[in-house]
Amino acid sequence: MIRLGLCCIFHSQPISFRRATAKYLLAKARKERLRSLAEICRHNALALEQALHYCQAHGIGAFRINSQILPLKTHPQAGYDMKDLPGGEAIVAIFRRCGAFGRRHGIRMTFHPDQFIVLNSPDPQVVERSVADLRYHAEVAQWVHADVINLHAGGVYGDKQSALARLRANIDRLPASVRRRLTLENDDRSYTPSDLLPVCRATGIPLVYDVHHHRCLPDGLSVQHITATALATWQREPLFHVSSPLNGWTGGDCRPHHDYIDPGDFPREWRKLSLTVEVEAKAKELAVQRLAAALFNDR
DNA sequence: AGCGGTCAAGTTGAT
DNA sequence: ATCAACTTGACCGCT
Repeated sequence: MIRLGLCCIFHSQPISFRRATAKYLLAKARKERLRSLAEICRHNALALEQALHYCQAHGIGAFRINSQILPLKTHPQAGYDMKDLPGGEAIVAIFRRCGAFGRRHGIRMTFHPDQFIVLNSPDPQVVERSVADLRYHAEVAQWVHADVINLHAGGVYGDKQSALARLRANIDRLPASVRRRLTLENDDRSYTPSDLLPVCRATGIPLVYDVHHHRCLPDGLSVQHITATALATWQREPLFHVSSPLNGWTGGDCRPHHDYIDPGDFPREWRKLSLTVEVEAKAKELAVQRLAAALFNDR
């Protein structure tokens, strides 16, 4: 019933994704730069395939793909199209193979773009760059059949209602490839589930309910209530997040994530539901496996 | 081989 | 004013 998801990277398994910096790449001539990027992109496509095989073999039902899977894809100077990369078509073919594998084995794929992607910024250029990056996410999502591109609401800028209105307006302007995958997640600093649910209802965008963020930044409503309300925003299998606090719940900053999930932090209300829960824990695949054991074997 | 400095981007809040 | 934190270390270049 519950599908646990692994986020982006591995703790112990020797599967890793490569990255690149603009500074390093821009010191090279264009041809050499594209050759270098192609090598990294190809490596990452193959690493994704390995990751999916690992998930399939270990009963992990979802995998979050790092936004840097195609590094610097929309960078103003170093950005590129796949057709510019030597062997670009073959790289795309690997991603499509990942998509077929995920579909065949029921492994859900998601994205959670970086903090720089802000749809409600008062600066139109920030929004424009964000949309460009979301288009890139949607392009990869289409290859791999990822159905979620999950974002936080963004900044408050001193006026939450105006910020939410801008968010809503900009969601309405998104291209369909982004919009049909877009989800909103409550954060641990500014936007609670109660803040976001009206936007979700108005736009038809599902809410990714992060119960850890909700506990760090409460809105007076219960886990049970928000669970039910968030479920209603989904026309497909819902996606929620869970973590445990590194410093515990009493005293100190509750936001940093622990290596593992305390099974007591996993909401009782979720246990009988059909949903995906992404496990945000530093021990990565080890944390997913330990939580799975606690939830499914331990009775 | 190991380690230190650095890395595109936005926003917030602690210092 | 500066800076770490965020979903997350990985990379190059020096010794």
